[in-house]
Amino acid sequence: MDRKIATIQDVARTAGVSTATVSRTLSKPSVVAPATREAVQSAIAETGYRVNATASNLRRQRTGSVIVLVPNLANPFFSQILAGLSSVLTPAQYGLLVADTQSGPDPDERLAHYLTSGQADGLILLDGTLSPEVLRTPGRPPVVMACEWMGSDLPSVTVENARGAEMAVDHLAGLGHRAIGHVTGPRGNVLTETRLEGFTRGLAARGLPLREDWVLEGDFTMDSGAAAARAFLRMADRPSALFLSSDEMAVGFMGVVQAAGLRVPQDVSVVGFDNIEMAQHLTPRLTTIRQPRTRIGESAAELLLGLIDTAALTGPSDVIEVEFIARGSAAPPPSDRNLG
Amino acid sequence: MDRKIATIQDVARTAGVSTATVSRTLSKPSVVAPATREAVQSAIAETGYRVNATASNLRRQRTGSVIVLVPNLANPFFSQILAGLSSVLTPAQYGLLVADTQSGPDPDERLAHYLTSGQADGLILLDGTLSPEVLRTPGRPPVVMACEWMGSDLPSVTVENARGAEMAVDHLAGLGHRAIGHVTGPRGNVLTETRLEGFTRGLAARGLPLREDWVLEGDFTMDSGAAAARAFLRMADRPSALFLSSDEMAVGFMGVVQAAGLRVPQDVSVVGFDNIEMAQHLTPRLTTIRQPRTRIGESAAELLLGLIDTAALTGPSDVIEVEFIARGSAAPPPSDRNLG
DNA sequence: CGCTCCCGTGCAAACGATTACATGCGCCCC
DNA sequence: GGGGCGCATGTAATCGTTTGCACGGGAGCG
Repeated sequence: MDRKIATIQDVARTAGVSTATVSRTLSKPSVVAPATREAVQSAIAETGYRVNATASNLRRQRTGSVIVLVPNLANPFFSQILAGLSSVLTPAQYGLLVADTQSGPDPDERLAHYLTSGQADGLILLDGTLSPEVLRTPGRPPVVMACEWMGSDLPSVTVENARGAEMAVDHLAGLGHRAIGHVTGPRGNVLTETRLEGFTRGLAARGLPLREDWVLEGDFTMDSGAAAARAFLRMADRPSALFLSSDEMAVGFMGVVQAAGLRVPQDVSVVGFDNIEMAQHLTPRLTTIRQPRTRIGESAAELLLGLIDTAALTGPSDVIEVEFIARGSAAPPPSDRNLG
Repeated sequence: MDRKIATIQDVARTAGVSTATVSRTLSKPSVVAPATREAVQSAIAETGYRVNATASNLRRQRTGSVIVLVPNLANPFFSQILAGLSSVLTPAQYGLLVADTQSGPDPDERLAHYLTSGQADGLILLDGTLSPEVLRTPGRPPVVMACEWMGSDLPSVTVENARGAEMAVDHLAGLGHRAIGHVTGPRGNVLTETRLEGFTRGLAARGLPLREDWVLEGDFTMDSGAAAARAFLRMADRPSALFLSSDEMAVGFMGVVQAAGLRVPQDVSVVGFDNIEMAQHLTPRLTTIRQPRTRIGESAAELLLGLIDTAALTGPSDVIEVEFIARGSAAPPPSDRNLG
């Protein structure tokens, strides 16, 4: 029968009321008389009416969706954040539009595009490499950073990165290690810098030396962890423990040193960062710092909804706590073991 | 100055033409005279005009976005598929709206909701557990399955799951294994069944026995792989090699058997499925079947765009090839080694 | 009994773009 | 020179909702 989908007009006609009344029954039921309300409800059921979101959005000058800019969608790091975003935005009736900043040529231009396109009521940035200047766009929608970003006072969700790194050093030092190395993320990345800062602060607090040649640069990937391991194996004077700025790098690192015949943690202790699911399934199980990624997404979504509701561009930020998880990949250093 | 964003009216006024001409310069430049075209272009530049996608969509009776229904966003398995989807949809000017079917109470109802809500020009399903009946909705948008789905003739993108499993068995048999076990995914899942089918076919082709007690049920997770390993360790008569239906399970399996003192591949050979990034960083490196997840996403997006363009609900499907990747986790069985 | 007030509803104008149809002008050809 | 044709542009209806404003009627109060 009804080939076309019903419009609010059809419902109004069926219920014998005006379109205004139908619209009000849907948005502010309290202002319409109970009898009318029921008539409208059954007309809606009869016609199978669904409100046309596009028309509604046009009239209400909104879009009903939020864009999340992800540096690299293929990186599983982000999937849990997406899950957190979705769990908050969906109940709030917002669509989650994901865009990969790497897929085009110029990431900054992509950001500028989304800021001006008016395709979303708000933006969430997961990419810490974008230029802050782009945000000077007049009339832009609210934006929340869901990772740290140098020199920006945007509302953001950050993790206690420095403290996490400090906890890692503290744990290793507590086990008796005095020669502790570090594998960083890519230089310039804020995660890298804050974790490095926490690392050095942790060493200082324990009165341990910071040896430049024991600080290796990685890029958070397993491959770079493997490369760091090869550099480690070439060292004449090796640290007895390493704190790596990501679990992925720790996986890559352990893979190479184990293949070279070293045992973890007997020959070298390893601490990662992130507590990826795999951490507890490695051999040995990986000692690491947990950062609750789902919570990061949830919190970012909540902050953004707050901004949208109040039509504000600035608002509170959130700092997410980290948790140290001791497992089997860190143990007292060989020298202590000989003594014990 | 201009607090409000410019509309097509403003551009028309600035350029001294009608809104129709402005619209045409944007959509069909060839029909407007070069001089007018330039005038409009500079008026656009001057006013900073951006077309309002909502209004355009309303008029054109489309939405400009595609919804992808993901069973569990937190599962990194899907992030690469999303990346593939994004890489095709973004250049085609479609937004990618992601929705988590698990986040609500009733997944089927979520699907029904999106089918009727008219919020997207098309749907991509990554969730093979939804009920086919829901798709009988009249007037629904085109849908593409990006994983197998029992008893559905929907356009879909599938992977040569059975062949992949057969290749695994073939490889192990070629190494000399005659006692080969299997850890499946959850029963009823199509991936599970097709890989199991390939497994049994592979055994049959080599004239090897299928031992029911060597087929363990998992659910694709590392935890279930670990559980399978504990069951394996309890066996009086163990297979010399195992094919696991996911790399995650293989990781969990290897973790437990290694912790129990068994060596991979000397004591037991392991083959996974998927070639997750970590596979090559494990110790030993994991022999597995590669399924190109980015390609799955790209192909699904292309199929869907085809359906949208032709306003069709049915169309071609795509089968993605798998590739066997031999690494270190599978080797000749102990008996052969003794002989060799 | 008459005046207010308020509650529930309808009317109609937006929102910003697209596009079928109308219009006007210049040119070609007979 | 007039009729016709076609090109470039304008006019205005339309997509489906929301919402400010107006209106009618019933109740309450003096």
